Amino acid sequence: MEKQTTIKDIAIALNISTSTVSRAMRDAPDVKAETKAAVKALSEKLDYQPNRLALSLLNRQTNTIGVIIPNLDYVLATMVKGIDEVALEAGYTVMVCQSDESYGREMVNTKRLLDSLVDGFIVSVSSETKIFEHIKKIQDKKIPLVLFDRIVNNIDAPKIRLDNIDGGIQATEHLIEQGYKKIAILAGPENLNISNKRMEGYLQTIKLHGLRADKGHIIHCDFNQQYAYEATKELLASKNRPDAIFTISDRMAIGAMLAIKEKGLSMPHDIGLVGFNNEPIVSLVTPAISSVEMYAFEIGKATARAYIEMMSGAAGMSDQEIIIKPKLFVRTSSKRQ
Amino acid sequence: MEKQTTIKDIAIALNISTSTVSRAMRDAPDVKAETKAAVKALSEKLDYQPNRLALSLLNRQTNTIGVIIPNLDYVLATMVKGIDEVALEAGYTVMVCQSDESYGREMVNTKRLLDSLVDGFIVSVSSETKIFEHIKKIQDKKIPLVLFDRIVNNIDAPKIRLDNIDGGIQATEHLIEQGYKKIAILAGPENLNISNKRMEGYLQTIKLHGLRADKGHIIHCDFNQQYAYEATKELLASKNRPDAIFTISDRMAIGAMLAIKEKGLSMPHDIGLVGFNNEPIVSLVTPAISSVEMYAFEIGKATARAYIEMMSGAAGMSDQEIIIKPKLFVRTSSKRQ
DNA sequence: ATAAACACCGATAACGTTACCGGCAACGCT
DNA sequence: AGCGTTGCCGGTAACGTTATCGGTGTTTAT
Repeated sequence: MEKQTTIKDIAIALNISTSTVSRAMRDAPDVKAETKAAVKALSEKLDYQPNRLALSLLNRQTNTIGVIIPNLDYVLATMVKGIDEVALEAGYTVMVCQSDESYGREMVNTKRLLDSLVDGFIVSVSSETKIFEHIKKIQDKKIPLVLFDRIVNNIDAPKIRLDNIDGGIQATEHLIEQGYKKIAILAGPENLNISNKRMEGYLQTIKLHGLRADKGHIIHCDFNQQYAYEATKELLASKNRPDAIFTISDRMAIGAMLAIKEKGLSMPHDIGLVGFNNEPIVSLVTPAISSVEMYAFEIGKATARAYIEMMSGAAGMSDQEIIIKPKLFVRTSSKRQ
Repeated sequence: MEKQTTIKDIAIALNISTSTVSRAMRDAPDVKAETKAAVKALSEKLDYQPNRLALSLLNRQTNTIGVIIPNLDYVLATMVKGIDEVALEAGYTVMVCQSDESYGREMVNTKRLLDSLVDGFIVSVSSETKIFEHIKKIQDKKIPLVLFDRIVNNIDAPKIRLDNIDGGIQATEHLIEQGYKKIAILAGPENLNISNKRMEGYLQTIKLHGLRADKGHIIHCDFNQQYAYEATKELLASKNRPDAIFTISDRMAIGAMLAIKEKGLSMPHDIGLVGFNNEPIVSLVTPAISSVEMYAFEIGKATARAYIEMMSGAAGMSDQEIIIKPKLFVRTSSKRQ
């Protein structure tokens, strides 16, 4: 780690002041063309790059966005890609920190970035997070904050999310339309907003069609394939066996699929199955699984755009909520007719 | 973005000097216990956090690692998770930049982070990258650099990678052992080191067993499912049809699988198939696909450890090469006996 | 010829922090 | 009493950059 070339080095070499070098670099009007040329030539030669730390310290802004996410699964990685693309274009640097679904890691990450490293946050909270003090702290310090995907309702910030209720409705409507009558749902942890909303859509639709939701058909389990597999095994063994399952993620759908196959039941004949996220994998398994596309890349891009708009001082952003419409892709696992 | 509490605010409030506050915060020995207590109480109350920019500027180090990767697919995301875990533990902050397999983006990202934002790099080069000036620039500036996974051979830096040749050998040995005689390979882009090494293992093994490698059975295609699908269709239509296919990624194996199914051929009977990476998906498709596990998480952790060791000034690191052994997981797609 | 305008540049302070040096009491020792 | 030691603290400079002010020499206008 050698000493980087500084403006001072150039100044001394050319026997001029640092002020002049600084001005020359920024093409200020009150510098002789000759001087400018000399400065630029030398800075090129010495491979000068302005020190962003010094600049950030001076201007009190870093042009860096802190992105806090619970993990790097397919959906979130896609969203991050969207954020990255827009942010980079607009001259921001992105700092991604994953909390690994742990509240503690989320806290630590947030605190670290609050040390003046970023001038704003884009956050998707972990499924374990039930206390939002660290989020509130961001706001107490009046630091810009945008929430996406896994949002927190009672926090006053721009929010970009999927219309999860509609996703639940589309999935359930489709299953009913295909003639399924006893539809179970595999939901996520109870405090996870996106899960509850998808379930809300499910419940609404069930009621709308005069079906009743068996309490045993509503299962909360961890966001993961293994738990979904076990929960499904129980479901299939119960006396009031469902004839369709809606899972709020594709990982869980895969788990359910394995349990269904193991039991020797066929899809879509005996059991209908619909997942959520529309990950590439669902069209590769047999049978291909119907799933709700959530346009993760678009959500990511919209999030970054909202952030940039907020930074440019747009008023009335704090209660803005951008809601992306999902779309069900029907595949073999649920197509009876 | 309100003004953050600084050491100066505390100094003024307590009517002492900033030096004393600074010392008190760091529990220096030459501060009265009483003063320390007062400083700590007030800093707690005002929620003081030291400004890392100022510190970094002063010490000429940021404690931040720049991680440059080509994308966020399953393997790399897993590696990043490993890096993250070790780095966080050791007090480093990680800055992940994805280049989206583009040489241009890789350049831009590197340059940006070189503006004194990070004090070292962990890099996996994009498949498009054929010129390594930006990597050399990192080294010219004597900035610590560790390469992982997609390494560059003629650069003098610690390298952490899979034993890709061995992966190719294990896959090919297994196919031969299962009685396959005409084994094709779907490789990646021609300048991609990891692909070439896996192919080298394949070629070695073919020769060792006295088989000859038909030139038409060695296909270079883009690292992606669609291309693999099309390449496989051609392979299966050729007059010298292979009886097994080894693909250097699971994405490609999936593409190959689809083409094989479409053609009405059965695995493992008519065609054997082995992939690479051992992504979760390969055990979920039908038939389950044999694949070479590359221990991505371990590679990530080893990479971060090498970085930390390098930063702590260990000598003779520059030619160190850590090589992780892969392991073939045999599944239905290639198990004849 | 004198003032006014202009072109160009340098010095200083500031961003928040710490390392380093030095100073002033109070204390103990001979 | 005089001297060194210790405990505690303040002042200054420095990290790299730019905004601001002010200064000098030259040109233009009257």
